[in-house]
Amino acid sequence: MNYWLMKSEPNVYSINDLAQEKQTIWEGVRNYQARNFLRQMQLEDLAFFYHSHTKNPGIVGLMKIVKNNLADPTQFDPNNQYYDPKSTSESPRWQTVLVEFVQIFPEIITLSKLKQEFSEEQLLVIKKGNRLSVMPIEKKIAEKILTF
DNA sequence: GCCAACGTTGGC
DNA sequence: GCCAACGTTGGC
Repeated sequence: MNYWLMKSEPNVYSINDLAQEKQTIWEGVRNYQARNFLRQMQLEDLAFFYHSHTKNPGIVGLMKIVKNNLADPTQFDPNNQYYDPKSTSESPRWQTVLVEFVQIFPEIITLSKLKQEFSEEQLLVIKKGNRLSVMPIEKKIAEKILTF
């Protein structure tokens, strides 16, 4: 079982939206490094939900991968902002996962708290200038975060 | 809202 | 293949 961190801007899609919907397809990732991580995700993997580009960024909850290796449907929709005319249904360029809500943490684990607890090598998300929206988290680090 | 940092694009 | 120009991300 692997652990991941996935970013979303809460004014676009927040942990509360996921708590209501219960499941969502993680659409719109158009960065190859992030996509490669999405491709590696396995059923039952856990992912931390991170709120970015907001007043109080940090980890706000937990979700579970319930379907992996899905073609991102938005790549085929010409009216969608994530439409990719170079992608075909025979060989989709962008894969993603279906995630399921697990929990909202009682308190946000803020970026500044994460910076206090971990080094940049231990936790990529705290590295300045990091723009990756999907990244792996080492098991030991993830288990420590779960105790906060 | 600002702007540093980064990824992508495209001319050469 | 290099790299300047550009667009986007995301902390502050």
